Amino acid sequence: MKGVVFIRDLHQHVGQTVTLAGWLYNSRVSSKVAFLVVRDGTGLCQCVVDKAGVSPELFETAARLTQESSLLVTGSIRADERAPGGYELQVSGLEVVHRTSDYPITPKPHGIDFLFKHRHLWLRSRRPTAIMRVRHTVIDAIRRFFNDRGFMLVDTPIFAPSAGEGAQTLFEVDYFGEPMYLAQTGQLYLESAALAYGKVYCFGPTFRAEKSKTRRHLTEFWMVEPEIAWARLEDLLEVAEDFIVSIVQRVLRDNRADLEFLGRDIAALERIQKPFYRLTYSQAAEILRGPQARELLEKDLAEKTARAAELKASIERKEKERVAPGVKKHVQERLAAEILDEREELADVEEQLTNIPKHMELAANFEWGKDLGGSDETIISRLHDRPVFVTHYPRGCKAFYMKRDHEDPRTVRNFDCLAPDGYGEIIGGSQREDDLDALLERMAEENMVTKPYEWYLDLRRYGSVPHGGFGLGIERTVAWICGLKHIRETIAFPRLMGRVYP
RNA sequence: UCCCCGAUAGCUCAAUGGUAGAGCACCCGGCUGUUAACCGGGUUGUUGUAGGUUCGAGUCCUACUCGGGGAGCCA
Repeated sequence: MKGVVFIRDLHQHVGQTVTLAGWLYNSRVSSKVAFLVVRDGTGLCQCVVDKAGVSPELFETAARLTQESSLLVTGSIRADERAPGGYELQVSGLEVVHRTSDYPITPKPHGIDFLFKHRHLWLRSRRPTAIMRVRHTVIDAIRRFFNDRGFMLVDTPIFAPSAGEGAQTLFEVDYFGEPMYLAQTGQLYLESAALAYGKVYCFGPTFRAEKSKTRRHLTEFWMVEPEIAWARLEDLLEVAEDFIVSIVQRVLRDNRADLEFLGRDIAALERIQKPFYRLTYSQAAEILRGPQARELLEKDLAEKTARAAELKASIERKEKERVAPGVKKHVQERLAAEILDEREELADVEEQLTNIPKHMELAANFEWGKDLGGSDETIISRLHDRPVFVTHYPRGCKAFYMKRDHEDPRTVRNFDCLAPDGYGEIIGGSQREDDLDALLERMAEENMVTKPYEWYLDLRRYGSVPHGGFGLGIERTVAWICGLKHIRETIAFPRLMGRVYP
């Protein structure tokens, strides 16, 4: 809109009279002055209406404005330490574009179910805004990384006639009477593109019909997958390392305020530098069975036990304080809010307390040949302060297209990248099997029908070269960088088991 | 598919098997350069659904629905 200034740019307009186009985020009104906190999508600005300085009609309008009413507000900008954001607008004009009534999301606490049922409105709030901004930066950093390094974008199909791997986890759709599946990876197609153009990537939505109800899973998520001709496992690790570092650096540069708002430990992100740790699967298995993992979990158990006791005592104390005679209402309210928070944390801690012994047992009895479980990944990642590559998994627990390792034929030349702080796997990738006979042998072991894959096998018949690639999950990456407990907050409209609205 | 937890006012939550409550939101009034402002007053209910136990069920039992967390699987 012409003549309208964004709140993000207010620092360039100190001393000037400007117009903001936005919505009322919150207000505080008294007899002589009204504070209107206005949001415009780029930030929040406190707009001050002095009764003495404006017409009685304007003051009355301002005083009766409701949450999320849309408005045009005009006034002069000045720096003021008391204003959130550092700048405020002294109102001289106010036009209400639409008066809202009964906006459902109040500045008070809401439950997660309520918030996701109102996700279309919740997006306006500060926390989702901060997260969506980080997501935007992450995606832009990803595209720049590949584009600046000579990768070509190749979009792969979303309708796929056959399963890449594990048919039971795909969404089946009716394609003119034939069964089709929503793609869970673009990789096989991308290998074809890599042998055509060298360095390629695809970036799009991915669908998994896994019936997972956890904080790490969505049924629809976004994945970026580079695929590189002539690349061996070692090359892929270097690309992945540079890739992650560049994403984190960009977010640190562009979204520091968002990270601070989200309460992220920024120093921990600043430690994300090359080189990442490199472990083979066998080394990871040794760590899981060894004293390091046991000590970590024992320490954890002791800390969580102490924390649980501390929380219980604190909740009890606050309950007593809350109902004591003569306590002010707002103090009661604050105590009630704190009690809720502490109860939530206590429930979390207690769940962890029941899980830790199970995780200890799983880790201690870890057998070579099994895939790493979620808790195993968490242990490995928590024992390191930078991302960890785990390479050379047993052949049996990995997909058919992964290249067999010649030095240890029990393993394949794959890697997972585990984010720190227990966030788990954010990248999975591998060098691909480029030898036709080895690939056919592996497919036979899996009892796979080769006919739907003839085109894929052609890539090994006509100018086969070593090649490989990996997939990075956008939502898991954003959750890690933002320090979120749950992946569902990292996408505007999450699709989970049992949640498709809005 | 399996295991654990939950569902009470528009929202967030209380209520030893015995008359369903508080705060917020909303309305009215007061007050203050306010910071999730504060103070006083007012309005708010088929306790998720269907059965059962009981003199009596928000509370106990069974089934179902929906949601949360986890296992498996994965990014």
